Amino acid sequence: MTVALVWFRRDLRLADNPALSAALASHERVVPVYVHAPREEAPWSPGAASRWWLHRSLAALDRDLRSRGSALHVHEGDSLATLRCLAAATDARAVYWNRVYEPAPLARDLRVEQALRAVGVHTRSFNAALLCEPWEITTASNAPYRVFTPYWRNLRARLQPRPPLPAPKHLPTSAVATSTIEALGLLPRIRWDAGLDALWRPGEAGAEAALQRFLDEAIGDYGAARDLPSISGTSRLSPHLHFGEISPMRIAWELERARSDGKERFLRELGWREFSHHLLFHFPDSTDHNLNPAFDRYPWARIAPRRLRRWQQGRTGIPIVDAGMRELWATGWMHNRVRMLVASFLTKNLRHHWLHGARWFWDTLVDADLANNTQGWQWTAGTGVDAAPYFRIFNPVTQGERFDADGNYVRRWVPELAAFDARSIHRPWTDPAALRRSGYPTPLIDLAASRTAALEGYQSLRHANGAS
DNA sequence: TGAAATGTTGGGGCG
DNA sequence: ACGCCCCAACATTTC
Repeated sequence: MTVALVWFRRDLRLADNPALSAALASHERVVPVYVHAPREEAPWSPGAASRWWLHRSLAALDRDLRSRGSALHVHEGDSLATLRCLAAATDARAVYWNRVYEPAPLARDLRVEQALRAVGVHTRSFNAALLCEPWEITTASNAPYRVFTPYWRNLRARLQPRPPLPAPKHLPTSAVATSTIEALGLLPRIRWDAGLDALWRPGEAGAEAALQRFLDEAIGDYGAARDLPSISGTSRLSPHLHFGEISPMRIAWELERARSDGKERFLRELGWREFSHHLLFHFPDSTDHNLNPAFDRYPWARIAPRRLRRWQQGRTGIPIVDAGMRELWATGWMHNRVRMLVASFLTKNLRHHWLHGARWFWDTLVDADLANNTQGWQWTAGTGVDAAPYFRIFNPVTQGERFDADGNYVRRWVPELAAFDARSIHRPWTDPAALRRSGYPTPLIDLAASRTAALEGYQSLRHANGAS
């Protein structure tokens, strides 16, 4: 009787799971395993919001496995040692997993693979997270892409959505000792997660429900509605995608079947996700270093802890920035347009290095994803490849008036400003008496002056040796 | 997936 | 009717 371990990581689903399907196809019994080893992802070990999601998602996976006669075997500690130990205990001859395309896990998996093979345990890994392997798409000169549009043209042309693999109906397993999900200590000790509980449903079933809601209700008007933070015009699939509760191929497959104006636009957003992974794979240092080295000499402002704190807490005095930061704190998520605004404000108006923002997002986002987070911050800061030019500085007042015209988004997350009308809610300081009554702070910084200062910093780079 | 400064145009009020 | 000016609307340039 042959046994295989299926090592779950960022693929917490049963449907369209190639490692699981392959293991079942070749072995009589499979042992589903999750090893909690946050240090192996350092310095980008999962943040607090991610850990909350992970806890719930593991619990959901365990339930789904139990309903099929199996269970998730949960362990904490060194991945290799745990797998080797489990393989010996279950007499498993093979370990199957789906790849994680981040620098630390990639290196770790290579070590695990070599060590397991050295003791006679077969290993096989699969792509379950991306539409295309990060190394598969290259420019004509065989180099990685640095510009999104040609990358996307290439990927879009070769993309052939395929039907998802079915979830196994029954999972013959071998029972071995296991820890509990609770023992991993993923939930916060201070229970700040009530708002997350109310909004999210981690796990494969929750991902399925989110996809169906999006296809039924939102995708038709996606092109325009995706920019309006006060409505549910986006898919909110990002955390489900990050933890692999649903595969991008499954989404592409459904989109191909949908008859809708918004589907190509949404597919393009999946393309940005792919591009982020492509960049992270080819530029693994980009998690901590500017992709454009010219910005290594940018005159960032001296770190101002109190200003950073006010940005984090949503007390900058700029309504749409604060609304976004409070939405993040309360829900573990922020609307994409608002992410760009708060990032522009931090890196350009406050002139703080994008890493300060990336680290805060890393800790507070339930969809914190190393590839997307890195690319998103470098894009907004202007330090990336194919990034927003540094001089493209958002004016949060103009942006608020354009994309939150009625002010409902601000009213929802900054209730102090609820009494302001649509004409002034994005610039409450123009009515000093009402502002004082509201208790809302005056702006942390002058938008026009700080914009000018940021541009002057940029000028100093250009004169030195041309950042473009 | 900008914003602000500057330039251009054309309608309309007015002497 | 005409020239002049104002200014909104739009276009271009610059960062």
